[in-house]
Amino acid sequence: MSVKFRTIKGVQDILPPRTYLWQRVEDAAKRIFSLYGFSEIRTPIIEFTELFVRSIGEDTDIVEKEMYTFQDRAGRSITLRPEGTASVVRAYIQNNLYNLPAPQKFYYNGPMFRYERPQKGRYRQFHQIGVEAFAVDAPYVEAELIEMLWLLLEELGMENLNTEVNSIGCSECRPDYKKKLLNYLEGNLGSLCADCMRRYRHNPLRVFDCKVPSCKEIITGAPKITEFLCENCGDHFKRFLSYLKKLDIPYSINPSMVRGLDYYTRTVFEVTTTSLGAQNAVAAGGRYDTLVEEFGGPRTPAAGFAIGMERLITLLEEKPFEPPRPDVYIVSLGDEATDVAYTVASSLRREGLQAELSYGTGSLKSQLRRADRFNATLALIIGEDELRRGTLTCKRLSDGFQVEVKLTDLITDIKKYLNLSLNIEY
RNA sequence: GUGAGUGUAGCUCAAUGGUUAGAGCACUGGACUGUGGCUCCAGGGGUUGUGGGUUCGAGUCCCAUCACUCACCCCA
Repeated sequence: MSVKFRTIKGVQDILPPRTYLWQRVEDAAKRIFSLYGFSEIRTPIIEFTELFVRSIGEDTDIVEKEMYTFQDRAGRSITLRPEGTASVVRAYIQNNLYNLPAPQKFYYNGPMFRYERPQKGRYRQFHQIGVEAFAVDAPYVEAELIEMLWLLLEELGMENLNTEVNSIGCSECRPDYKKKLLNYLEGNLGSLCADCMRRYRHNPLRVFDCKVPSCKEIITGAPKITEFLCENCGDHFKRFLSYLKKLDIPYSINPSMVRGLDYYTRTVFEVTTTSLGAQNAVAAGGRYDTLVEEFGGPRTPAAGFAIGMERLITLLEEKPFEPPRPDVYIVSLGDEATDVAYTVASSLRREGLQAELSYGTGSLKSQLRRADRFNATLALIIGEDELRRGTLTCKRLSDGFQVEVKLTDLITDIKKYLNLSLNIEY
């Protein structure tokens, strides 16, 4: 068979049973975010290119080389969103959502697009579940966000995760620190690797991430941003950490963590794992106190985070997972019996039971084999004998127990045997 | 954008340059006429990613291309 069409590089079909994992994550997120007062917001997948350039930052890799940008028929520059925050902030201002009682809290879920070379945990179309909280200045918000994130990850049974936190200061203290760092690096320019030379000019904070041993050595002596925060930022960070402690959330301070987007201020955080290879961030976020105002809205502090769905799903797939299975599989022999099977399936489904049927194709043996393959709890058999007696043979597949039940008592009997089989499993 | 590795049945993989490209799993059927899982047997399923080249002969060697994987860069 020759396949005529394939997916584009770096995008993928998400198929069952994997989709059940996606649903599990989405359902849990929806439920937990609601507990914290977050409402769903849905924004378009395409926006004017300028929105992302202005929010993410002109000098970032995302804007420089990773955006899916095209001209529409009227010649406007349009971009497939590479992340979620910019659109939410745009919607917040455009729809005057700041007039709602503060704080305003939103969550979103959907595909993002970045033109990158794919690898483990990194795709050109990927999905994020994210949240944004507006109009609260207090560091309690960041702590609460992380608490909510942890609750979700815990509920999903995630283990071996680390939360790393840092403060990258504000427009007041960060430039001062940057100068100090540049001064320090300047004295070691000769020993830096080629990448770090570029970082030195481009994004000096990134030198902290370098894996080259000689660079690492230089970095250990470099000034740390947490030591140069202004009074307000330092105080904010301290309070943030104390809230985390109060909420009993394990964390470690990573003074070298910087985020890739320009809009972050003060608190930044990442939840990482060791089992994802190089792409180890499962979720990440931070505070962005100036973005709303920069976009023409009122002065509004804000904070948020986003979860990388594919990465989370990859972690969940390390554990055994059982997709939903039919309560009953209906086996029928002959056209007349299959007619009955069809109406039986219908009435069972109306009772909220998952019923699968064979439509009478194949021998009894092969139909039962299929019932087994479907992992059904019960097999219901309708043949000539049952047809004549107005009954069904009900067979419990876990232990082979079998009983004939009257069609008129079907619903109550089936429910009984479904419960019974559950009891046996426990 | 850079580097490395891999492309053979639906899946996981065999096949010294030499007959008609095989096996396990999965699927379908049978052994067992109305009873699943275990076992055994049989069957269907392939343009060996694609296009060139070398050769008497290419799944195998060479080149190109595409895809996938991993890493760098960067990020969720």
